[in-house]
Amino acid sequence: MADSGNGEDTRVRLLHAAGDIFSRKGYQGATIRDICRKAKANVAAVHYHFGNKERLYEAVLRHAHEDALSRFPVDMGLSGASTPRERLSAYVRALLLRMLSKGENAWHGALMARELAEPTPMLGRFVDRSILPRMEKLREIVSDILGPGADAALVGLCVQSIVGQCRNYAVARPILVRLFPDLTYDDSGITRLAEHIVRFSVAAMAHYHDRQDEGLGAETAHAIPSRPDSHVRQ
Amino acid sequence: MADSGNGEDTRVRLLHAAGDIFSRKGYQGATIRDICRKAKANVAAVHYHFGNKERLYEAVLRHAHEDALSRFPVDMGLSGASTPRERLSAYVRALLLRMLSKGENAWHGALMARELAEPTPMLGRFVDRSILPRMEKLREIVSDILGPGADAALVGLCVQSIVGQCRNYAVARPILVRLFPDLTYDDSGITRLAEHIVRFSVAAMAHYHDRQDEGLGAETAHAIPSRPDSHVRQ
DNA sequence: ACCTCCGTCAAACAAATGTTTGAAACGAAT
DNA sequence: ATTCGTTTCAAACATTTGTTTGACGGAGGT
Repeated sequence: MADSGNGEDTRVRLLHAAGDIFSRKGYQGATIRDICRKAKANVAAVHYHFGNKERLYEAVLRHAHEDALSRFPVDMGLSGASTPRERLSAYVRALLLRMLSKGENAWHGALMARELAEPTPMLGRFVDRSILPRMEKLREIVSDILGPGADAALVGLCVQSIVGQCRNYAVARPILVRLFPDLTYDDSGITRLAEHIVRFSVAAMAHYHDRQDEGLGAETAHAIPSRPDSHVRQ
Repeated sequence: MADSGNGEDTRVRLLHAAGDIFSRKGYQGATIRDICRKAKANVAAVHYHFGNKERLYEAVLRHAHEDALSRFPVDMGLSGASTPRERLSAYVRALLLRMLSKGENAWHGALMARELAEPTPMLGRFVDRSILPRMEKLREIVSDILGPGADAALVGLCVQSIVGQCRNYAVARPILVRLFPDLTYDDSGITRLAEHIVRFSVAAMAHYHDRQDEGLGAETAHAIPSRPDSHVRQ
């Protein structure tokens, strides 16, 4: 392994540099030359280590995702037996941290937001492999909170209401930092956001739980199919 | 005015074609040649009518925004005297329609989502000129629902919870159509989503309203500054 | 010492892309 | 008919960009 002066492996240097550039410029906007300049590597290095630009992007996406997932696991080290509200709190907090944290590699959230704006063929795999099973966990929590009488359509809508509140702070960051200059995305700020989202959502669902059969079925019918129908294509 | 066979003006043909291409490929991904081929215009036409690619993009953004705003006005033709909940319902419905409608030019939502992922210098102007005053209206509605005792920080958080739920269906559309293949974005589907969001949010805020001074202040303090401080830079 | 594999590097290539140019077509006014 | 301003068109230009090439060099085995 020729080291070229720098102890770090060229491959991981490229991976980190590409994550930064891709997250800021997008796939089309990022140039291999920019990435290699930041990684202090030759332009041919990306071809040697990854094949081409697209496979480099795929590797970056996979790396960023696994990294964020390993740093913020789903249940945040929660003891097995806990109330649904505690589990919801842990879930929301982990989700926010994963999307917003400004750590070593802060580009996970930006990369995902970009995937949403302009889906690559990889998005499908990510949804099936990562997002869907994780969302199933949230569905169980919500189902527990709503009680046994809630139909699956209502559970799906509430899950989206919760995830949507979280996702908002990730995708609308440019708007929010402009609207609220003092809004902080550090650990304590994220904790405060998580607490509000949990309180807001639990209150809403408690209301549903109280008056469960006052004609809600007609409204939510067919809004969302009863099951995600986890079908996998591609 | 040379017509080149097509009765439509070349300028508006370019505007529409560019809106479609930009919304699907992004600013960098869209090529002038693609746009002009779709508009049945010469490549030099964009330089003649708009100057360059960036100014074309700016014109498209402005056109799409004004168009969506004129089709779905803020208060949806609501009579002046109505309950806060009715006003919230109208607001949410108009917001969803603006972001999701698949009409003649359906690219408004996609363009905005892209602006969020990769803000151009134009985003700032849009936030100050359009988003901010509109959100102030929602702030008033929420303030009415929460009652006079709610502090501004709590109002800001609830506003974001509502807008976030709506925005979720716009920015996460690629995920949602995969999770829920039957989720429709037509008028009736949007109405159902709006009804759920309103019911969910009103229930949550009613809960806040009931127990207004049970130590909530400590939680929401400093989470969001008390006022948007609508300062305008640039 | 020789060979081989692996990683790196500068240079070059081919394609794509934003932009420009100069001429031509067309309608309206003189 | 001529002129003038406006609009369109094909062609070309200068850069950029993803990709490839062939050589160089070190590490380790025989």
